[in-house]
Amino acid sequence: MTYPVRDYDPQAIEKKWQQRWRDTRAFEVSEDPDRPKFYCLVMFAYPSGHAHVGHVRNYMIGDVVARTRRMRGYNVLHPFGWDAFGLPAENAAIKHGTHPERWTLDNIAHMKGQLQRLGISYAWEREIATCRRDYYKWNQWLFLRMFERGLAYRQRSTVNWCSSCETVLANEQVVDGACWRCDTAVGARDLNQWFFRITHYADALLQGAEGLEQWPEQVLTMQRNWIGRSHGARLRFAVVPGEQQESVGDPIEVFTTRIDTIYGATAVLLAPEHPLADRFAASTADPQAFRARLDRFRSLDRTARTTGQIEKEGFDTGRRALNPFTAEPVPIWIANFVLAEYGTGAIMSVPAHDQRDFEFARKYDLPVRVVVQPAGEPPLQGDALEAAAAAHGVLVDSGPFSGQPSAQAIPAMTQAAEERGIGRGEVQFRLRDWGISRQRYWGTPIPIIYCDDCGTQPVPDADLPVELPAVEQFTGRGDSPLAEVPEFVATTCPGCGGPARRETDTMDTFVDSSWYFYRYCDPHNDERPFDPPKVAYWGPIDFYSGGIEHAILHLIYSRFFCRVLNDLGLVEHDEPFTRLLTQGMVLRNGAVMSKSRGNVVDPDDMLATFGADTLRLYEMFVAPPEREIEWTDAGLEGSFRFLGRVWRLVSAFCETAPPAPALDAVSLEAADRALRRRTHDTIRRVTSDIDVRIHLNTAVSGLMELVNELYGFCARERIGVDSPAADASAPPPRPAALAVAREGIEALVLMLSPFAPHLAEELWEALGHGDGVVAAGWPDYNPEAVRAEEMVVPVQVNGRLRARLTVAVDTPRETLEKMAVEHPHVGAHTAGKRITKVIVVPRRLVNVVAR
RNA sequence: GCCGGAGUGGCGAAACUGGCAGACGCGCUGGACUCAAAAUCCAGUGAGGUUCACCCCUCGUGUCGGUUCGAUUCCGACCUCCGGCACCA
Repeated sequence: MTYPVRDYDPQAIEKKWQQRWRDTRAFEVSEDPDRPKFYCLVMFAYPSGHAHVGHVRNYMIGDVVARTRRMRGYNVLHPFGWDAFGLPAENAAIKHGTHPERWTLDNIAHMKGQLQRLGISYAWEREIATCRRDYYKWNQWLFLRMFERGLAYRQRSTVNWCSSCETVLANEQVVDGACWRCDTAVGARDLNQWFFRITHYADALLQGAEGLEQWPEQVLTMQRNWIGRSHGARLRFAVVPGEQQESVGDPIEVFTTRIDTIYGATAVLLAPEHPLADRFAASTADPQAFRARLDRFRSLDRTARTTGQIEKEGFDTGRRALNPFTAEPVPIWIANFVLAEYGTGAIMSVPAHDQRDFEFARKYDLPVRVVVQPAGEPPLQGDALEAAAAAHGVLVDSGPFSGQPSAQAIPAMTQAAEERGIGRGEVQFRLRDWGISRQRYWGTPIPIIYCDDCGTQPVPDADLPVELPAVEQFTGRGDSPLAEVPEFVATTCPGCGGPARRETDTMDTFVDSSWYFYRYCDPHNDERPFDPPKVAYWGPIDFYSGGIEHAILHLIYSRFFCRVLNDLGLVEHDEPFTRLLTQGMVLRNGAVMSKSRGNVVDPDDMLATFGADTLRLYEMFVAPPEREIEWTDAGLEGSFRFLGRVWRLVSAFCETAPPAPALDAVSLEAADRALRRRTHDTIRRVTSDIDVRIHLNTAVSGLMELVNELYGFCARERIGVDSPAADASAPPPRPAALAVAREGIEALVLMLSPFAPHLAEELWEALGHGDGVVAAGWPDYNPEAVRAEEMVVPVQVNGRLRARLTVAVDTPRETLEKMAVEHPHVGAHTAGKRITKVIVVPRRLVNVVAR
């Protein structure tokens, strides 16, 4: 069948509408106290070079939400920008000799073009890039505020070190314990580094999580576990003097959450970095051998150690410590799985009741002593155990505490420890302070100056930004690249004016991403990071969407920054993101798309073949946003067909159907009421799918069903589908049918507009509306029109479907029960049985229970 | 290893609060249109059984078990895959 309408030509209409949106600055906004605001944000992009379909998916989710809210009358801020500092730019510089800035800016230009061709409704005039001086200046300014408050401090800590390249390696650059460039085994090196005191906010971040009602529970759970508040006890084990009666003085402090198992402690384990380890070395027969073993542990792959993916190993120091409860001497071991960063860097080893200790003890034949018996089970024997009994139980062989249940013994023993001066109750966090120092070029210089006379000096605000110096050669070798630039390092002390040295480390890029969403509110401010009243208007972010891989680090750092900014009086709220959606990963060949894996799918070919609207619609239709998906473009053509179907339906209606009368001027037949029911029920469903559930796939399928319904209706009523010229003898369509068809078509076009905005604007214009879909507003549904007259109620026998009843919607339960029991199919399945109960759920089902 | 998820037709998925498993789409099959093809429009499509046909029956949501009148949904154990584990972003 041919229609007297032009074909759907996505390239032409997309170009037209993108141009018009630019010309009218359609998505640029300013603060307007008279309208409700909506801050819709997607996580900004690392400019890796090319956008891929995984990016597109996330940006579309945000665009659908933003466009829908705009149609509902909100003042919508929907900005975009670039997370532009980071390692890949430096890697590219080393590999190809391209300067990081050139590489980054080229990538941004290319990706911006790709995103603009997708027709996303961004306020591009607010675009930011974190590598620009006017952004990173404010990183430095915020660092200084934190420094003033003691929230930024310097401390020694360990980094990955490649002895061949003589450089620090990121965890990502360590492959199977070896340097990714030269394959040398990676060691550890201690450096003085800057930290942010996020632990100061540990309890606040934990409590704040309670109020995040619109966050996915799984993210909150991950964050709670990450903060890892645990209530336990810090206990002191006195160190027994060595063979020469030398004393090390300080006792070993351990932290335990299971003080109730202390009578089963058969060793004390120290982290290799524990200060006592070095002191023990001196008093051994062969200090060199001892130190060699320590060094071997210390230089183990850090990632492997912190993730427990190493063989548990240790050695006996030959020294003894006294169990503070029993006064029994127990051996002190060094163990590679004990971490200096957590707790006190030392643990008491209770093999019977801790799995890691158990494995360690079995390997080295340390005694396994059961001191907690699980309730109601046969007594455990230490020698016969096959795994640690980690559960609470009743204490045995525990002196005066024997017979007490764990829950009672823990506070009692903690109190006893305090009374005897051997320990105290303590809260520990797994959360560690945030190390922000990076020995790299492509990041924000840390604004600190070291003076031999005045010590550590902050750079005065007036001297900000500390700009990145020009560096031409990137070798990937040596210390911080900035340390190689004498004119950068050499400076004068702001305190005494004498010669001084600049800090040469740069900041972790997570600093950039911890507050960028505030900068969007006031992106061109050159006096402050942002004007607080502007953030007070736009903030907090109403909807934030990004990959699930950011569930912990980025989101917890941003929450931390929000609280710091709140303490600084710059923001009024204490949580930055009211609603969070964590998008599932887009995989290709079973792995996340990334340039380094070489499995990215670039949208450009698809845009050229099918247009932006098809790709947008497809990515929303293929799965719910939270779901992880394996990319396939098998269904892309189906989405293109659907849009073509919409195009033909609406074009034919516009060009060949007679004008439709107003709905209230006609009387509706049953078929008209049925179509209206579908139209209004679709409005109801799609509205809640988009803005309550954010199940955009079912929103699209709802629109597809409406289109199918409209096709059938228009064919039966001879509206638009058949050219009247082809069959002049056919009677003209009924006015009432025209009216309900127009209502359905207009609702369809408006609801499709967040997904396929170019096509929808074009069709909306063709329908005779001159001022766009936002002016038209989001359609409302009429509850009267939705109400069904009759419905099908399933009938089960013992939970198995046996019959269906077509009844009036308000059929009373007695009638439903009677009809169900009398149904012949039901009778066939209840024959010879006694009906014991009939469950009637009005409007849902009837279940006949027969035994 | 630890923490958090996911698993449903040939494929992507739906089932929103424990109530008809498989909406919608892809693919496939058939029909209409066409000289023919493409495009388009219409119809069918979980597996197996039964039947001329309509009906109807059995099985079926990763595996095994449990709770319930009723389980994709709740509980327990397990398998596989994915994300995070603090210097990839």
